[in-house]
Amino acid sequence: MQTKEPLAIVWLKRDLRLQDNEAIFNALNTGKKVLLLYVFEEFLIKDPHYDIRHWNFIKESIIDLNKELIQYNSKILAVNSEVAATINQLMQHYHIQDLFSHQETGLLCTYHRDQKITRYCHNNLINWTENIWNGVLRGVQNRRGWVGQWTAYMESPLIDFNPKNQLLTIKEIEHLETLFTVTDLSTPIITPIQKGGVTEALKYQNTFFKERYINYTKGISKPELAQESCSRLSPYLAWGNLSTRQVWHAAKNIRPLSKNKKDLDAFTSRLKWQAHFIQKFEMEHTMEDSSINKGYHMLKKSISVKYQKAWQTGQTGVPMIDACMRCLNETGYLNFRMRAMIVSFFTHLLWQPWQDCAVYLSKMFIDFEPGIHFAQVQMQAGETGINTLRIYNPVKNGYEFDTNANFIRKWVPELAHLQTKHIHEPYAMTPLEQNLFNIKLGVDYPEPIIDLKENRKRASKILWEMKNDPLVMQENDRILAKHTLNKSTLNIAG
DNA sequence: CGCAATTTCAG
DNA sequence: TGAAATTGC
Repeated sequence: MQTKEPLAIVWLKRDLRLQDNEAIFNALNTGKKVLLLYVFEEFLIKDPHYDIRHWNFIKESIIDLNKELIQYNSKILAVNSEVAATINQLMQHYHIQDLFSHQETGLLCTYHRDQKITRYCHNNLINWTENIWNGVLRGVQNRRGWVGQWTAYMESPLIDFNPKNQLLTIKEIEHLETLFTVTDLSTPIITPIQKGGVTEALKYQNTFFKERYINYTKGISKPELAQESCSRLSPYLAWGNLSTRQVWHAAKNIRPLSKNKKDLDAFTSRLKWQAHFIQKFEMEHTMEDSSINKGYHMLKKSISVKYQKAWQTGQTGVPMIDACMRCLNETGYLNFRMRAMIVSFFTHLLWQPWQDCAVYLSKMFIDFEPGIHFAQVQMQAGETGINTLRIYNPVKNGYEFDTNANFIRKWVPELAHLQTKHIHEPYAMTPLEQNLFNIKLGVDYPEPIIDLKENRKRASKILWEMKNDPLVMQENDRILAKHTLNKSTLNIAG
């Protein structure tokens, strides 16, 4: 019987790139043949946090990687299966002792999956090496020295992709494909959602650092301008088409000659905040479905299917909210401030549990990043205890950040023909004005489903009172001790 | 990266 | 008197 050839497997999860990929680097370092593997896992595809838009993004990323891999006569093995079963199949043809992937700070379901893989690897004498993901540290108890370590990681050199002749050839992989249900990688050609893939990611990165970043701080809060002046790199960072380190280096490289250092620094400071939040999630994974501050577990809100549906579909009768929701549903993107506003509307003004909006938004955000998502939703919901309560006024935000109502005009076309002030507050129109301007509220566009003023008062009263609750206050101390960055190292603008 | 009511202050 | 700063929710 002939001996099987050794094979090192790179399990690509949310690190869908070849450059600066430590897992690939480590696999190549074994000197063995290397297989790049992506497993479309049924449990994850069915998970309520994910949407077809995410799976399309991943497929686009893989197709793009395959184009890059042609020059090495290789491709990615992409299968519909589960990880242990896949490795079992591969062991029929290869001697497998090495598995490489990044350390995933993910959902509870992927955490449990990884625990199973740990046992599987142990039982099958496989070494599973997980590399650090974008500077997020596993197993730390507090944040002493964290910023320094993170910065050092970002400033360390990028890892080159240099596979020589180690990657399995296309022919070898096509042979393996007969063992599996190979994933159909075809995706819709035209969608308003950002396309996945390193090639796309680099286009966004290049245009951002070439000129778009100049308006970064000016546009960041405005829903229309932000689409252009923000980097739009978030989906590529979330799915690992780019590493944070690559983006950090790109920013650093243009900084000396940049005339807009403030805008550039505002951007890189957000790269740091991104890591900060993911680190928090890594250290407090129960945040996915319960408030980090246990004092808020007693807060019970009654669920209104009607309110939630209206919010999801952009039919609340509050134009700025409806514009945001419809834009998000269609494009998968919304700027940060508007995300905060729709969460505040859902949790404060509709008085619905943050968990419900977290699930819906994770599906809609093409850049859904578990580590950021749950902490942000909880913070905006005002259930951390340590942050000031921020209840957004969607009308005020409309006047302030969509002054000419062009964003609303685009996404709520039934209002587009009205004067700007009527677009912001259609419910303030008299019956006479409605007649005159040819619109009937409740027919052409809904009346507001809630009383903005009254509901704001209710949320404010209850949540401010809860800040004095002994358990909330006790939890504040615990959270601050565990998650706050050391003051001397907080200079995040750096 | 809140909001709105209240107080202060310049002219 | 209205803008700017302060404060309490």
